[in-house]
Amino acid sequence: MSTRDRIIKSAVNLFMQQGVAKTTTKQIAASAAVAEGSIYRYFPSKDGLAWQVFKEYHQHIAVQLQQSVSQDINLEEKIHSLVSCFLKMADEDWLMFSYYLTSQHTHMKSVTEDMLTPYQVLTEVVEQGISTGGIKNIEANVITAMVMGAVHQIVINKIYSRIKGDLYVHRKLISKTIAAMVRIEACHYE
Amino acid sequence: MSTRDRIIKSAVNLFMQQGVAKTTTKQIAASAAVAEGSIYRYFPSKDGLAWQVFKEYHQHIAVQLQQSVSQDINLEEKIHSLVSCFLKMADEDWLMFSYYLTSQHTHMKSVTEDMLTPYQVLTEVVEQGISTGGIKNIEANVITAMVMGAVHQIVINKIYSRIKGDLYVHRKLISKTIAAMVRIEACHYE
Amino acid sequence: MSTRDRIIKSAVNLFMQQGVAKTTTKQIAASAAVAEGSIYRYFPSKDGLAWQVFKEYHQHIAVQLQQSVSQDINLEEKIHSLVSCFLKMADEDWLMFSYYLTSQHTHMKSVTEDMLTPYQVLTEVVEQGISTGGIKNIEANVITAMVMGAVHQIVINKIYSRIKGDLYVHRKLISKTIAAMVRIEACHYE
Amino acid sequence: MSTRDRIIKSAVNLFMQQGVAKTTTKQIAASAAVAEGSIYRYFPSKDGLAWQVFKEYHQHIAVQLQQSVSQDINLEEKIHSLVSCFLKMADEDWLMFSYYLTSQHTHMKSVTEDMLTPYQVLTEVVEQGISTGGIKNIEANVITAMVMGAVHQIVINKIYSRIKGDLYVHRKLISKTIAAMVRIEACHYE
DNA sequence: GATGAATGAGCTTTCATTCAT
DNA sequence: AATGAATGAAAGCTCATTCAT
Repeated sequence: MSTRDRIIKSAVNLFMQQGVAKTTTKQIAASAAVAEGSIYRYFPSKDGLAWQVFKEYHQHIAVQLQQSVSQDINLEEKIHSLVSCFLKMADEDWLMFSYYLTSQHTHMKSVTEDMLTPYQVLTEVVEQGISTGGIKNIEANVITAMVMGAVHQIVINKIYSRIKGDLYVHRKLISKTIAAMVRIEACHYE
Repeated sequence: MSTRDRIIKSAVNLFMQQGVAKTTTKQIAASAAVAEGSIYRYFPSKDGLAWQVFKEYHQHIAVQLQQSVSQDINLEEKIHSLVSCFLKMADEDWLMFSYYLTSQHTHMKSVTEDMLTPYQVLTEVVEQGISTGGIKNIEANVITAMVMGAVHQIVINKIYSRIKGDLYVHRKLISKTIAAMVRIEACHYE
Repeated sequence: MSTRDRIIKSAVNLFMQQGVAKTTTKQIAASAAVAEGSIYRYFPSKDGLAWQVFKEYHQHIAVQLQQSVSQDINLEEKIHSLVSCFLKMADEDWLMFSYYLTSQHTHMKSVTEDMLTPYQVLTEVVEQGISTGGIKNIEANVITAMVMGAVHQIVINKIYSRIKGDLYVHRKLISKTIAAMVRIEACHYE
Repeated sequence: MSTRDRIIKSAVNLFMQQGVAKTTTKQIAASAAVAEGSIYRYFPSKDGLAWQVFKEYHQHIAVQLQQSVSQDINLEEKIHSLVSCFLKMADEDWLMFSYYLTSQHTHMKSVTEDMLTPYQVLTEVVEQGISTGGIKNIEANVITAMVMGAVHQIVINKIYSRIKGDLYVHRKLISKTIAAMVRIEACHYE
C-alpha cells in the first residue's frame, strides 16, 4: 500500500468517525504512520485532501454506473443494472462509499459541469425512458430525485444502523420498487 | 424577535452557507447583532448550538408529521398527509428545513432512543400498513428507507438547485409514487 | 449579616479554595446570594475586593498585636503576648487568617509605608530589646525575619494539614522557642 | 539554551513580577523569543507550566538538602549543612528560588506523597535528633514548622526588600539560632 | 439598593502549514 | 521522499464590568 493510499485510507476513516473539521492532520499522520509534513507532498491541504478523495470516488461511481448500463436496452434492465452496481460498490468499499454519501452536502458546490456524476447517468436513463415512451411522467427531475433518494437512503440507513448486513441481497426488491416508481403517470395539477 | 431566536436564525443561515466548522462565533454574533458572549448565555458552545437547533427542529418535524396522520385511517390518505406535511414544512421554513436535512449525518449519532423522530413516525405508518394487509412486503426497514429517501431527495435536490420553486405543488405526484412503492410485493431471494 | 459581609465571607472562602484569579464574580455572587452587579456597589473590582479585604485584616492584626504588648515591659512577656495574640486570632477567624497569610505575596507590593503592619510591631519590640540590652544580636532584620517566619509557618503548616487542631495550645512552647531565638549572640563573620 | 529552558526562564521571570494569572502566554512567548504555540510543545498548559517548573525545582531542592546532610553525624553539623545549602541555592538561582517560595501556596495541594520534599528532609533530621536524644522536645511537627519558617522568612524578607544582599553570609547566625530552637525542652501544657 | 442580561476585550489553546535537515 | 519542530493566525470561550430596569 503506497504512502498516498495509506494517507487516504486513514483520512477517510477519521473523516467518517469525526467529520473533516474535527479530524486533525496529526491524527491522519499518526494513523497512516507518516509524518505530518508528508501529507503535503500528496495533497495541497487538508480540505484539498477531503475534496480530492471525494471527487475521485464520485467520478469512479459515475463511470461504473455508466458502464453497467452500457449493454442494456430495456428500461427495466437498466434499472436493475444501476441498482446492482450501486449496491455492489457500497458493499465492496463501504468506507469510501459511506464517506462519499455523507460528505456530498459539503462538496456538491464544488462539482463542476464538466464532471461526470451519478446524477447525470441516472438522468440520462430516465430521459431516454421518457423519449422512448417507457416513462409516461414528464417531470424527469422529480422522478430522478425520488429514485436516487430511494437508493441513497438504503445506504444511509445502513450507516445509521437501521439496516444491517450486505445491501446487494436487496437488489431485486429495490429494482422492482424503482421500476414501479418510474411507471407512475403524470399528475394533473389542480 | 428574541436574542435567542436572532442567534439561531443567524447561525443556521451561516451554517448552511459555510458549514458549522467554517462558521465562526464572531460571524454569528455580528449577523445576529449581539455580542459574542451572548451566544454563551443561551447555548453551551458553538457545536452545542448546532446540535440544539437541529434537535429542536428534528422533533418539531416529527410532531407535525404525527399530527398530520392522526385523523387518517386509509393508508393512501396517510401517505398523502405525510408527504403534504413534509413538503409544506420545507416550503414554509426553507432555511431550517434544509439545515435539518444537510446536518443529519453530523447529528444522528447523538439522537437518543427516547426522542420522537420522523423516521419513527414513518415506520409506524408502514408497520400499520403491513399489519392491516395494505402493504404486502414485509421488509419494513427497506421500504421505509426507500420512501423516506425518495421524499428527502426532493428537498436535497432543491438545495442543489436541481429542482426549482415550491415543493408543495408536487405533493400529488409524490404521494402517488410512494403509494406505488409500498404496493410492491415481497421478492423471493434466489 | 450585611450584604457586604456576606460578599467578603463568600469571596475569601472561594479565594482560599481556588485562588483569586480562578474565582469568578459569578461564583462569589452565587455563594453570597446576591447579584453579580451588587459586588460593585461595595467594591471597585474583584482585585479591589481581594486587596481591600487583605488590607483591612492585615491592619487589624497589626493593631491587635500592638495592643497586646502595650502593657508589657519585660521582653519575654512581650514575646508571649505577641505569640498568644497571633495564635488566638488564627484560631478565632481561621478563614480570614489563612487568607491573609497565603495572599501576602500578592499584596505586599501594594502595602505603603504609612500603614501599620505586624512586621513593624515586631520590629519595634525587637529594636527595643536591642536598645535595652535584652537582645545582644544587632542584626535586627535577620532576627525579626526568623521570629516572624517561625510563627507564620505554624499557621501555614496547619493550612497544609501538617499540624492539626487549635494553635493557641502551643503558645508556651512557641514563646519559649522564640525567647531562645532572640537570646542568641551576634556572630562574627569570618 | 534550549527552547524549553528559554520558555521556563521567561515564564518564571514574568510569574514573579505579575503572578501566574496576570502573565499571558503572549508575554512568555515574546520574552522567550519563541512562538506562542511552542509553549504547548513542551508544556500542557500555562498552569501546567507553572506547576511543572515548581515541581522540578521543589524536588531539586529536596535532593540537594538531602545530599548536603548525608555525610553529617552530629545534629549541629546537619543543621549547618541544611542552612548553608538552602541559602546557597537561594543566592545561586534567586529567580527560581523566590518563585518556588512564593508559589508554594498555589501548588502545595498538588504535591503527592511519593514526591521527596524539603519538609520531609527536615522532618527526618528532626526525628533523628529526637530519637538520638539531641532534641528533647517531642512535638516534632511544631519544631519542624518553626525551623522551616525561620529560614524561609529570611528569603521571603529578601523578596520584600527587608533584607539586602547575599543570604549565605548569614549562615552561621541562622544555624546557631536554629540550633538553639531545637534545644528547647518540651512544655507541659497547663 | 438590587438585579442579571448584555457586553466585548482579551485570554488560552489549537492546528494547518512550512521548511531546514 | 520523509521528517517533525516551529510557527502564528485565528478560533472558541470566559468573565469582569456596566447599566437599564
